[in-house]
Amino acid sequence: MEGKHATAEEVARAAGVSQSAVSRAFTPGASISAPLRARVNAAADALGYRPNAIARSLITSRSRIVGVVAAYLHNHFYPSVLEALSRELQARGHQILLLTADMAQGADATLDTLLRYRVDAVILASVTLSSRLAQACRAAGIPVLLFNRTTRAPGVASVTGENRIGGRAIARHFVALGRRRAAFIAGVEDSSTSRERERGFLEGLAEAGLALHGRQVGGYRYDGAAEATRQLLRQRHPPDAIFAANDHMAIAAMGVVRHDCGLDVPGDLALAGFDDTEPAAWPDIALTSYAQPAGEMARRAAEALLSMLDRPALTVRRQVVAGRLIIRGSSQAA
Amino acid sequence: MEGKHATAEEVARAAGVSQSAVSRAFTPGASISAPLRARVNAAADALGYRPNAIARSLITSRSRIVGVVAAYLHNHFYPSVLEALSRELQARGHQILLLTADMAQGADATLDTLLRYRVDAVILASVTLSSRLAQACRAAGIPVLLFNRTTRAPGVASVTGENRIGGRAIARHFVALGRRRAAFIAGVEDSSTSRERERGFLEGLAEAGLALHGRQVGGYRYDGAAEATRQLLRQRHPPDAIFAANDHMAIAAMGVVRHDCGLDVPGDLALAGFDDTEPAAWPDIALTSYAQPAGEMARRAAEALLSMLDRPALTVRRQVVAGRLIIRGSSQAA
DNA sequence: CTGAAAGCGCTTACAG
DNA sequence: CTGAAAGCGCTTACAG
Repeated sequence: MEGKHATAEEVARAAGVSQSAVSRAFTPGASISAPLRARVNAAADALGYRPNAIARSLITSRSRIVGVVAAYLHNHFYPSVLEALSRELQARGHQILLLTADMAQGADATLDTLLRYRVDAVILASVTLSSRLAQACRAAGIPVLLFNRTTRAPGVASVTGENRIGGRAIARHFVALGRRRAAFIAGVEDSSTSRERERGFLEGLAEAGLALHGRQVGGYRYDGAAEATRQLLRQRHPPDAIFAANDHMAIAAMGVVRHDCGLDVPGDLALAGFDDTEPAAWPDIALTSYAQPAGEMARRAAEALLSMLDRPALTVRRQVVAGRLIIRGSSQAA
Repeated sequence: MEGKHATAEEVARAAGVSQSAVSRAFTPGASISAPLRARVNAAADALGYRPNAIARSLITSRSRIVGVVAAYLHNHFYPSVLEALSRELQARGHQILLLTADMAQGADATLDTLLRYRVDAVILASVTLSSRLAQACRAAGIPVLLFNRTTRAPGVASVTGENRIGGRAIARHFVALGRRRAAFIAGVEDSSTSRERERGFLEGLAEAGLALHGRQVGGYRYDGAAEATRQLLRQRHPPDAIFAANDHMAIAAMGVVRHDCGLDVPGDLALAGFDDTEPAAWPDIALTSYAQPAGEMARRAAEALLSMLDRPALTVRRQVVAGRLIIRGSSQAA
């Protein structure tokens, strides 16, 4: 192991040039002649030189690091998002500092890390804490983007799926199937995402003169959704259709409906989720879902955020990425 | 938005102390009197000061950043790992720089980023590239730990599950169920993890005088495993049990066995995976699996890696974390 | 305990 | 195009 890293100073000595020349050879667009660059490169290769990004960050006050705050990666939508974000940001020369914010590691600690490491921008993909963190980042002058959620607060960009439209599409689908007693399992009460999906769902039911037949809160968790489902099925007239605010909860509901209660899906009860995560497509799950294209959402997020870096005056945008209803066996027998 | 961050110099002026004093107030264990510290803290709070971790890294040559290289987060084992690693590293004052290495973003680019950002240590949790990257990091003097894989190369620590023992346990389980034609779906051929699981599986079968009845390579991918399963079922005498090198592939196999071929699981064919990921426990999947405790593995990894930082001379260890066989409906009817 | 000063490894005006 | 020099925001011997 060679231990210490070579510095620009050492490369300069080896190449017989100034340290500035070394820096220029590694700075895209810097004015340096081809011969000089060649000499620098040769020496750099020989010494295994890599510019120190930390030192570069200090002088440019650009870390080229984006803080990504996630939580609850058990929901399979987020791993896909993370992978896509990583790809899109790397392609644009940025890296991801991954923070997982949970109850223990609260908003304050997360904010502290974000600020100390001088991240260039922040992507918030965590249900909880997001609003507070978004405010705090804005106050510190860091561009923020909410992923899969939004906020009324000004100056905060967001990328979301078609929550309201998707909720409506699922209601219409249930209605078309002849279901009359549709229930909803909400995510977290103060989540804009869950509220919008519910709103659309209610609108879709209302078009057919129907009202919600039951409603429980699953908190976006597997166990929470399972319990919510038990509550719904305990009613005198149990629902004949359930829309859960995301696939993760819908899959929990499916387990309870089929295995705890021995009901037939979709015969006795139709089921739908949101996100179209991979498990939804597994034959044994076959969950009807409104798709959110994680890749496209990530691309838009990376693009929007980095353009905010270049043009701070840019108007902050709330982007909605189109999805579509994917009908599978959980709502309609093949 | 306040725009620029306060510096130690500004805090010092506001508090009427030297800049060194400000630094000491924020350095655990530095010699500073209580009154001085109080004055500094007051001024720091008023200015919203947070020490610049970038500048600190430059002078201490410790970034307190651990590079985590992952790939294919679609396998649900890795999101759990990532969450656990993040928790364990944050608890020890370190952050995660997340790199996703795929074909496009190859080993060279990944190594380059790791080195430029001067990460303190690297955790490799990617099937491909790991060996090359591990070598390169060692050559650069960066502590490396392989997660869920190992290598013959010296100086590389690793944390794995009980691959060989687990493979053997699954073979014995199949044998106890009276299965005589057990097949294996490998991950990637040159993956130590897949090889060890296979080795244990063969040993377990051999104990009962059985040989492998079929073998295909799934490449750890869903589609690859589905295709591997089709091949296995196309044989004259199809297998009556399949062990896939991980849950992700076992679930793909389950879809093919039940839905493409209309066979009964476990009646016609018993199925087992490895990892005990969350979907394995979903009632509609109910996959028998050998558990790998992601949380415990992450704790050990964080601990081992950070102790290597403090004591570079420390002997590098290969740790194996105990798991256990979880029997579910895919192999044994309830 | 406290402060003045050197220095970490770069980028980037400023001259030439 | 090229080099000498200042400076990014810290930590840490070195004196006192």
